Amino acid sequence: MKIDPANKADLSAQIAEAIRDAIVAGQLIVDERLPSEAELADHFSVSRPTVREALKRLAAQSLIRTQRGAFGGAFVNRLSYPEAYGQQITTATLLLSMNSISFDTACEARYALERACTPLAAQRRTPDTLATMRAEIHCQAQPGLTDESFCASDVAFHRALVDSAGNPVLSYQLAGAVEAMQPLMNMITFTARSREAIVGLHTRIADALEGHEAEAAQAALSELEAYTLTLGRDVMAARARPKG
Amino acid sequence: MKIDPANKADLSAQIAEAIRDAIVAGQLIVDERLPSEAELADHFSVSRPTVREALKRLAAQSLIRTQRGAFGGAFVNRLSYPEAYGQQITTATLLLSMNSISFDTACEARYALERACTPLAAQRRTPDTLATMRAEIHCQAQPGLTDESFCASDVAFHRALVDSAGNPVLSYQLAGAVEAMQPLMNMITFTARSREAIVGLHTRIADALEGHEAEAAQAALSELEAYTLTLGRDVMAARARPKG
DNA sequence: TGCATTCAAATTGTCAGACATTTAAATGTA
DNA sequence: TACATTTAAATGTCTGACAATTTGAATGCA
Repeated sequence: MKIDPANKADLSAQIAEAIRDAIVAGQLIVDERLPSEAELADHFSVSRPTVREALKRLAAQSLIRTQRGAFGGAFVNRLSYPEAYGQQITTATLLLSMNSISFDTACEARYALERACTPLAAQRRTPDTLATMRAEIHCQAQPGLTDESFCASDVAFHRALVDSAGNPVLSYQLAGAVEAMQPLMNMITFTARSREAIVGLHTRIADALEGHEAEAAQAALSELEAYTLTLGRDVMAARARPKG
Repeated sequence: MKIDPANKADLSAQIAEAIRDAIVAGQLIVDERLPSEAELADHFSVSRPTVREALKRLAAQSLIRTQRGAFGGAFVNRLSYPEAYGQQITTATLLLSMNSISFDTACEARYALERACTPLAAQRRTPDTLATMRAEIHCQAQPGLTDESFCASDVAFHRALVDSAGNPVLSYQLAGAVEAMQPLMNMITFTARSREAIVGLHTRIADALEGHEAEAAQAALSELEAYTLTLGRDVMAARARPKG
C-alpha cells in the first residue's frame, strides 16, 4: 500500500483508492486490521481528518468496518451477500430513476434475466421457495390490497423465483433487476381484472416449477412479460393523452 | 431532509443516510445543489468535519459530486452508466473473491445470464459489435499471447456479446457477471489446444449472431460453458493432487 | 491463590478554529 | 466593449484538543 504521486487533487480520494487497490489485490486480507488513523496519516503525510475522509469512503462501500476502543480500528470487511444486495439495489434503482430508462427497456432486461433462471429453478426449486411463491400468490389475491402492496408482493414472488435457481451469484446479480423495477411498477394502477390475470400467470409459473417443467415456466413468464408491457404502455398512453 | 433521532452512534453515517434517502425519494433532484458544508453543519447541529465525512460517504457512491470555488458545493450527481458499471464490477469482484464461491457456481451464473442475452443479440447485433467480436477473436488467435491477455480479450468478447443485445440495462446488469469472472479465469493455464477450441466456439457464436440464428448461438454458448467448466475442474484437480 | 474492581492506554468520534486553494461573479480600466 | 483585477464564497487541508469506548493489566480483597 503505497504513496501518492505528485498529484494535487483530492488527497482523501487518492488515499481511499490506494487502500482499495490493496484490498482488491489481496495485499490486505479479510479481517486484517489497518494501521490506526494516526499511523496512516503519518504514512501518507497528511492530517488525520483527511485520512478519516478516506476511510469513510471505504466504509460507504462496505470495504472496511471500524471499531472503537483499544485494539479497535479499521478492519477489512468480508463483503456479505446482504450488503452486496443492498448496494446492488440502490445503485440499480438510482440508475433507472435518473436516466429516463423506458419502461420497455427495463421490462425487457428484467424478464430476459429471469428467464435465464427458470431452467435451473425448475430443476432445483425447494419446498421452501415454492411455499414463498404460493404465499405471495395468495397475498396478491386479497381483494383489499393497495397497488403498492400488490407491487411489493409481486417483487417478493419474483425474488423467490430467482432464489429457486439455488445459485447465490445469480440471486445477487438479479437482485437489482428485480427490485429496481418496483418504482416503475408502482406507477401502474392494477384493476381487479389485471390482478386476476397476473395471479393466474404466477400460479402457472409456480405449478410449472413444482412439476419441474422448465419450458412451461418459461412460456408463462414470457406471457407475463407481454402482459406487463401492455399494462405499462397503457399507463404511458394515458399520460400522453391531453385530458386526464 | 430531516433530523437525526436521539441516536448516539456515528453521526456522519446518519447524516449520509438522511441525505441519501432524500435523493432516492426524489426530494433532491439531479444537479440540484446541496446546502454548503457550513449550512449543513448548522442544520444538523454538528461540526463541519462530521458533515464532510458524510459527504465523502455519498461521493464514494457517486451520489454527489463536489466542486470547489464560489458557487461550488455538492451537487446531486446523475448516476451515469460508466460509474454504475464500475461500482458493479468492483462489488461483484470482491463478493466472489471474499466468499469462496466455487468456480462452477460463478460459471453457471455467468453463462445463464449471457444466454439470456443471445436471443436479443441475434436480433439486434450491429456491425459495430460484430466487428469488436471479430477483432477479439483475431487477438485470441495470436500465438505469443500471455494467459492474462487471453483472458482480457475473452472478457472483451463477452462484453461485446452482451452489448449486442442493445439494452443498456442488460449491459449494466451483466457487467459484474462478466468482469468478475476474470480473476477466476486467470487461474487457468490455456494450452494451445484449449485456446483453439475457445476461438472456434467464439467464431461459431459470432457467425450465428451475424446470421441472426439465436438457437445456434445459444448452443455454441452452452458448449463454451461446458468446456470452460472442464478447464476449471482440471485446474482444481491439479491443485488437489498431492504433488505438483 | 482466585476473583472482582479499578485504572490506564489506545483508538475512533467529534469539535473548534484557522489557513490554503479554487472558482466565478463583480468591478475597474483602457 | 473588451480585458484585467479584485473579491467573495466555497471546498480542501491542517492543528490541536477533548469525549467516548473498549481492552488488558494492575490492584485490592477474601
